[in-house]
Parts: sequence; structure tokens; C-alpha cells
Amino acid sequence: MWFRVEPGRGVPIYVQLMEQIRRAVASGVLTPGEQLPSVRELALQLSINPNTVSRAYQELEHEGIIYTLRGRGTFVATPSSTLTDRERLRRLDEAVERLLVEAYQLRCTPAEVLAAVKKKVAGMGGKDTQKGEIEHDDE
Amino acid sequence: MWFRVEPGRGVPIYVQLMEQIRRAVASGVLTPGEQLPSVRELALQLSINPNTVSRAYQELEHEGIIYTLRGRGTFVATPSSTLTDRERLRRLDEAVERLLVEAYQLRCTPAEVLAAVKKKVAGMGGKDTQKGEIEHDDE
DNA sequence: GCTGATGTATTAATATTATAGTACTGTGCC
DNA sequence: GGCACAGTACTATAATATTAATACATCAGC
Repeated sequence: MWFRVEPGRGVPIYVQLMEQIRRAVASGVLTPGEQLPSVRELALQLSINPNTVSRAYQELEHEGIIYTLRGRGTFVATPSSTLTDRERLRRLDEAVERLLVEAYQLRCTPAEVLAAVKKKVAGMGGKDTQKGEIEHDDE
Repeated sequence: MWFRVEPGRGVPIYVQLMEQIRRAVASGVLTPGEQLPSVRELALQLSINPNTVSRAYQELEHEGIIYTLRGRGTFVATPSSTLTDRERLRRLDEAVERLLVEAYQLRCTPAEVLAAVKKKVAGMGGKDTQKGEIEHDDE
């Protein structure tokens, strides 16, 4: 598949995997309902242990990004938040703060930051929200 | 001082400290040239080992956020980037991408993201760049 | 040069984490 | 029921990172 991990680079393998899957989902490369490769298959392909893949899958499931049906496989979840709007915006705010701290250290001007955000936001599908609303058959 | 850390919460103490200092600097609570508490003082106050504080200081120094004069103390650095403009913007882009992946997972709309960024950007001093240009006496 | 402030190096104990091996359980299909 | 595919639990080990104890080095002021 389209994943790539490098061991012994500080970042744990399962975290690298998680990030790539998260990005693939966020960018629409992986769509809700789509099946991910089996833990064994992916493990073989990346020359890592199936448990390491499993770990990545489990943590992502815990985050609600994907879901798993035992014996059948692992699938991309339909995005849905269990958070209140208030909490959702609070977390967004925290994330933005982290961005701005980082931008400060890069000595980026507010204009640059805004421009960068606008560009990427536009690039990621101009819709008002994300993908469709296909329900998946949870247990 | 104004720091607070909680051990045994997943995030290493020295990382917690780093984050708080980074934010304090970015938000202007700590200004360039200002002296930070000594490693011992801060360690005592937080009931942690001086070396833990030292570690945070060293990593931040490595990042160019603060600087240290042996035997004298640790101070907030004047922001300055050794990066090329291209590199600077590339990193900004990466940071923005991380924000958007996070926002996606929170199911925030592009409009919400933009609004949040605009609000915080405005809040952090409307200047075109950061603080002044006071030089500090590096070795 | 002594003193008291500072940061630092070295080393060791500890805790945590990452990874792997192996055996187990559930599902779909024949 | 048996098989082949899926994920999972359990255990062990290795690697790494975190924190601490302690002793050392530098600087300013006297």
C-alpha cells in the first residue's frame, strides 16, 4: 500500500503509521467505509510485527478514526464527534494556539500564517464540512 | 513563578516545562532579555530535580528560544531564525497541515478554522512581526 | 583567591515504551 | 465442522527515555 515507516528514527513505528493514516483519512485518500489492509498484510509489507500495526489500528479506533470488526477487518469510520460544540471549539482553539506558538518561533508574520491556512483550507475541498455521511455498520 | 507541572501524566516533566516556556515567550509574558529562574530555584519550587529543569532549558536553547550564560543564568533570546525563507514557509505549511488534520477530526468546518485562526492572530499583537529587536550579548 | 550564585557533566536507577513471538478467538464460506 | 481469513491477548525482551544523585566548572563580587 502507500505507507512507509522508518524504525529507529525517534518516532515509534506505530505512531508513524497512525499519522499517515490520519492524514490519509483527513485528506480524503481513504474514504469512510473503505477497508484498510489487514494487520498481517501491512506488517509483512512494512517488515514489522503484526502487533505493531494492530497497535496503531487500536489507538486510531480509540480516537474514532477507524473501526474494526473482529474477524472481518478494519475500516475507515464515518467522521462523527461525540463532543459538544463548546468542547469541539475549545480543542480547535488549543490546536490553533499550538500553531501560532510554532509560527512565532519560525518568525512568521500573522499575514503569512493566515495565507498559509487559507491556502490549505481551500485545497482540502472547499465544502463546508467534510465527506459524505455514509453510515457504517457498527457492532 | 508561573509554572506548573504534573508528573506521571504521560508527558515528561521537562516537555511540560518547555511547552509552558514556549507559550510564555510566544505570548509575550516573557520578553527577550528577561531572566528565567535558576535551575535550582525552579526545581525547588516545582519539587523536581534541577537536572530536569536544566534539560528543558538546554533543549529550548538548542531551539534558539532562550540562551544561557554559564555561571550567570538563563535568559529569553531575541527571536531570530537561521532558516531560509523557503524552509521557514515549508515548516509553517507542515504546522498548518497538522492543524487541519486535527480540525478535520474535530469535524470543524473550514470557516470555523479560519475564524479561530483570525481571532487568535488578532489577539497576539496586531504587529506585522513580533517584539523588538533588542540584541542580547551571546558569547 | 574566597564565596555564593549560576549552569553542567557523569553516572545510575527507574520507568516507560516499543517490538516481537506465539497462541487464541471470531467470521464467513464451503 | 473445517478451513482460511480477520483481529486480539498474553508474555517476554529489548531498547529508550526520564529522572535523580552527586560532584564539577564558571562567573561576579568582594
